[in-house]
Amino acid sequence: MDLIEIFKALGDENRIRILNLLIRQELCVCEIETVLDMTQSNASRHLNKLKTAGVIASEKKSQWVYYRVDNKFIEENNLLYEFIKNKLVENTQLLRDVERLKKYKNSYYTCEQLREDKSQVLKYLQGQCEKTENEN
Amino acid sequence: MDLIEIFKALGDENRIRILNLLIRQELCVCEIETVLDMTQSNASRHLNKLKTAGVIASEKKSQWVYYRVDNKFIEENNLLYEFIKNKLVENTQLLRDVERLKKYKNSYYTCEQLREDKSQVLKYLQGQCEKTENEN
DNA sequence: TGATTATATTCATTTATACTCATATAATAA
DNA sequence: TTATTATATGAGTATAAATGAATATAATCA
Repeated sequence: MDLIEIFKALGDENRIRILNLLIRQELCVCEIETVLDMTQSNASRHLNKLKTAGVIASEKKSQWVYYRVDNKFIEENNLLYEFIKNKLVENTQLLRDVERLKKYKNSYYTCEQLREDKSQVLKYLQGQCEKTENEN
Repeated sequence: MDLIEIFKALGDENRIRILNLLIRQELCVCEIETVLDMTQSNASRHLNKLKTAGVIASEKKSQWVYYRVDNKFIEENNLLYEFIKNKLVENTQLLRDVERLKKYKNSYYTCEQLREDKSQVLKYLQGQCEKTENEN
């Protein structure tokens, strides 16, 4: 995929936030929207932008569509991939997102539970984050 | 400089085109606008975006402001820099721009001559480019 | 087979950004 | 010292892109 298209796809903060998560693990749309506290339609649209640019790929499993960084992208753009991985840890917003992702992972919440009570999960995820924000 | 700000700065085609030239050599605003056939104010504004993001740096020499890739940027973002250098050669627009740059360099035109008759230089630069376009 | 669900897509709106023209500003040149 | 010049910047406009609410669509589930 073309350099210019890749950079256009990466030129948005929310898309970098999504990529930040997908670099660490495969996630489905409903998980991404929850961890990043983003509307479903917005998440879907951003994911499509990244997919179109060849950065990520998707796979349907049962009712859910999972996204991950495309292996082909990693192979063909290894320098960029390494750069991104190295730099993610220098950004506070991205680090915050990672904390939320870890919290989500540690909770063993599932997509099904997100369906049943997403607001509960959001509250759970925000518990730690709100405290962290007050310390700043 | 922050990852997100860097990607925002690189998320525009014209700014990549400018960077493509500056990676090869230092140039002043009037040269960039001529080689890329861009208005002076637009060139200036894009240059400022790249400078603000810490990608390029400027230096005033006599009446002219010269821009170049910031060495600090190269040091701190070497993977990204290498990635860009490797990928530039895969894009046809960027290759075309490089041909124009080479033609400009080979002509020994100067900033002063650009002042006197920029349209002459533009015609000269377009001579080869128009022929190349017809072959495609 | 009908109900339910996940998510992509449409529509409308908002926000951001790119662009041009004109000019202010800071220099250099004469 | 005045004239000239390079370019950054202001103002206005056009275009692009981001966003949320609603819904269509394609599946899976029961």
